[in-house]
Amino acid sequence: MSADPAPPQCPPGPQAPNSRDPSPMPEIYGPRENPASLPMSSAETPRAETVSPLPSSMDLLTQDSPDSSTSPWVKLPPTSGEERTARKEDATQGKKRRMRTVFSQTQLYVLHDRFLRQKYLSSQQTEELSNILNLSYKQVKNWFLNQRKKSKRWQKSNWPEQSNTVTQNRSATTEYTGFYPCHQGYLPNPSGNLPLWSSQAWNNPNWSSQTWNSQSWSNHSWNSQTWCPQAWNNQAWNNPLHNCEEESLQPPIPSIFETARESHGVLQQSTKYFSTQQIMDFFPNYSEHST
DNA sequence: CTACCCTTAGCA
DNA sequence: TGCTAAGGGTAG
Repeated sequence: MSADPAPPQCPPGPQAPNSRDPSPMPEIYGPRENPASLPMSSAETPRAETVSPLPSSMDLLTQDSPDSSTSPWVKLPPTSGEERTARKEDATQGKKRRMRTVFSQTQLYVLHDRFLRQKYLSSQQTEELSNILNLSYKQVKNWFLNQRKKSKRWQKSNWPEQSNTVTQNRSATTEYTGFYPCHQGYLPNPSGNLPLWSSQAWNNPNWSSQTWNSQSWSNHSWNSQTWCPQAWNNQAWNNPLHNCEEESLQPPIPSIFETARESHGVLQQSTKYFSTQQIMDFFPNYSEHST
């Protein structure tokens, strides 16, 4: 009825057995999630090695950042932020203490990358992604959910007038990119290569999502295409052809990044890129999706 | 059963 | 205080 981008219901497609979120019950704030709040998978995650496939450099990058503490990528001993939430929960035992996972920049990056290609994930895809990121199925699902909502909100606030027209198939030139600006320039890029923040970006604890969102968003465009679940599902991510040139590195970051630097003074210097190869070093399982 | 909406609540 | 992960309830 309203301006809703005629959402969702991306038919989960060939539903996977969904062995990931077997919890039939309302999840108790317990350790069942395997999320970043856990010492990181153990028995349940054969991908333990995937846990910290990140180059040491990156580990270092996150090491200092606040959220890195909760990052599953960095297997920190109990005392890190991971436990922070747990401790709180502990302190209020029996109480409904909500666990707030702080995703690592890396996780967010991958999530965003995926989100840009696909607004809706099937159960299986969600599961796969969760495996890659060492997050729970639910977390990934939630993230996409929240992200979609955020997108819609952004969308509305950006063109309230158009919002009641068919923003769906309209060539709305506005494209929501989450808050990872570099994606914008890369959206149409089929290579599958992921741009990488400048070292500062990765490193700088100040460079959080919040650094970006509100402000940078206003500069972004929203492509209606991004809102068609089916379209997305049939596109890039699921399209094998979309991964053809993975080895080629991308040209320097788009101008959007320049803007970013100016606006925030956070990013300076040369921007680096991961080749798919590199990404795969970080996320061995990532290849599954690009092939 | 799953996704969505609304809401709560943790953390910077 | 804002952002956003996640809980609860509901609809398909």
